[in-house]
Amino acid sequence: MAQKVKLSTIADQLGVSTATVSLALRDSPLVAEDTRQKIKDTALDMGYIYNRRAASLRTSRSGIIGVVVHDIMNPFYAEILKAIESELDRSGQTFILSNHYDSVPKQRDFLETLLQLGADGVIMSPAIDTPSRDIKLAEDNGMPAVLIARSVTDIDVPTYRGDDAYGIALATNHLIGLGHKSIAFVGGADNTSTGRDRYRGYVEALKKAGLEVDPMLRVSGPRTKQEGFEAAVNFLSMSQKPTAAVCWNDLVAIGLINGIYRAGLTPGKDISVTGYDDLIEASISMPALTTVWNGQSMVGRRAARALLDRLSGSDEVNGLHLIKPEMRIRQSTAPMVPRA
Amino acid sequence: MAQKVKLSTIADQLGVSTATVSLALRDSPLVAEDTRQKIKDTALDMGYIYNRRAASLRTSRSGIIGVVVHDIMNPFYAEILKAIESELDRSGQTFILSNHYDSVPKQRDFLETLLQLGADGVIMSPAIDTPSRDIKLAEDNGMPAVLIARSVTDIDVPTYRGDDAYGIALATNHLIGLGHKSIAFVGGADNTSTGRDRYRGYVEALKKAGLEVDPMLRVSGPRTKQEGFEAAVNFLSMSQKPTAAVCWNDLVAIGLINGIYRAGLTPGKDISVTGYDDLIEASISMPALTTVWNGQSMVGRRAARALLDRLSGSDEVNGLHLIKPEMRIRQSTAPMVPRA
DNA sequence: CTGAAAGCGCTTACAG
DNA sequence: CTGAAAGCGCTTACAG
Repeated sequence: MAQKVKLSTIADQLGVSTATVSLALRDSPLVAEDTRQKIKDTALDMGYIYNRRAASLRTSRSGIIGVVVHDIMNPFYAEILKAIESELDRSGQTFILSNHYDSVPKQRDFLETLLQLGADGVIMSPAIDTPSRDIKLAEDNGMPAVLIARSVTDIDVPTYRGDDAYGIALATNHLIGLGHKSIAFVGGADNTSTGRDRYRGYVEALKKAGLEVDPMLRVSGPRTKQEGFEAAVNFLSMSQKPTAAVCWNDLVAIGLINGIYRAGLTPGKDISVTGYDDLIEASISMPALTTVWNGQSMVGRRAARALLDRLSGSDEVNGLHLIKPEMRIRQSTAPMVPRA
Repeated sequence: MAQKVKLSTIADQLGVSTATVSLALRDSPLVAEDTRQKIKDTALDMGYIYNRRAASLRTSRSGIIGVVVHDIMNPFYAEILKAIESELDRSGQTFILSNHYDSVPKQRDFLETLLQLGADGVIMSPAIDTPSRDIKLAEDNGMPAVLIARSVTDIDVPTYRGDDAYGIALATNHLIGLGHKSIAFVGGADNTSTGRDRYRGYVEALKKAGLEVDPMLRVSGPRTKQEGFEAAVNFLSMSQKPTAAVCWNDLVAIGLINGIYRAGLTPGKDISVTGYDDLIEASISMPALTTVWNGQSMVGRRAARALLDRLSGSDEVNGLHLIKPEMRIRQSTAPMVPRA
């Protein structure tokens, strides 16, 4: 590899100062149009590579934004990430991604790394049981945070997520409207706000309709397609013989549907199943999934925008911003038929 | 936010030099055990945050590794990434992720960003038509590259991917063995090595079995579940009435299967379908997908290891490393039945 | 075992 | 419009 080209290499070559080169490369009007062009051409010719570590050491702005979610392999987060990416790209920020897999220590390590790199800010879907102190650590060291998908209590940072209780009520009411009386709730758990809020929304919708709430109809735990698939056995062997299932999310619903098929029943006919999120694949799964749109791309876009706003000094975005979910009726739900 | 704590803050506090503090924090045996402990305690107390930009400016090692793939939302890449992540985590490297969506300019931008950040190396699944010059740019500036999933000609860097021609022949032979004579090939295109190699492997397997190769049986293009789903119409209306489809990957296969269901036929009975990759969801899709294991996690793990090896000076890993695929027979294939 | 000093490659007042 | 010089926060020879 050739001798490294730096500002001073270019300056020497042209007989100007490094200050002039620095200014010229950033298109400062302080440098004569003519000089500027010559400097840029030379930089290109010499294969100059801007050293952001050096610049950022001086300016204490890194152009880096951290993003941490539970798991990027999960399409729900992937859809949010895609929206964040396109928003940040536009503003020329580099983003660094990490999974925390709901490990608070892993998440803290990542926040620490971001601080060490001088990241300008962080967008996070906080790990289960994230202490507000961890977010404070970031904020106190000049790295503003924006939360997505989950809330953390005791701290006032901008938070973007769907209105879970409202959304799950939409799904539950849809099933009630189809005549179902024994409706199970499959997936999620009480250790996340989404787990709690969605179960609560389901319970309240049943109550409001005058239906009995049976805690035994809850299958707590499943979050993935795999786990939804495995939950089918559990669901199908319930003594209450539920004719429908409100699932905690689309992945669980799709898994559950496949498990029901495997058992010889036909989802969308014998058994009705609703999802939650409206992932891209919900509309092409078999049968097409009745679900609740949860605004992933809107969450991502608005969270990114909010962070950029905070970086430019505005703080009016603080607080909880709920996205209003919408019902998407497709083929996986049908009027109730009693189970044998 | 309080006054920023730096090495000199700690040094002043304890009445030692910054050199001593620097050494102590990195556990150098040059510093007395006693002093070392005192310094570490003080650093923790004062909430010291290590400034990696400053350190890296001095050492020209950043601890950053770039990873660029087509699309992290694609489970195929997600599975590779997960393996890379766990391998890099172990060695304390931070990794920066980016999608190139097969845009060469976007990929080049990212490489440039990595160079600016002083990344130690990059793992990439090159965008379609990546010129070897772009990889040379990285290498020439001291940022070694390792390729995954796809090859680039005219450059000798370590490359890890599956043996596509061999793998697709496994799938094709499996169908031939089940008595199928009219076998379509769905998905992929000639602009990637995987597209070319897999189609070639299919053609050769047919020839070897003495079956006619009909170019009209190829549906070129689809890469995603959505596109596989849409390709079903095309596939089902072929005048040759194929009884089986070799799909370019699992996503296309799963999409195609859903599309075939939608049309009222039963995949795994009326029509046989094979996938490629053996994604996690292949085994829980409906029907369980017969496919070819493509070693995603092995590719990721070995690529990460190879890069770490290159960083520590060893160069014996150069060249193409093919992972040997394996057949996974499940429910989506069955003995041939003629189509009406 | 510890300290004083130079230097990594930028940017930013400050002068002219 | 351009230059000389200081400084961002580390690490690394070099001295002692």
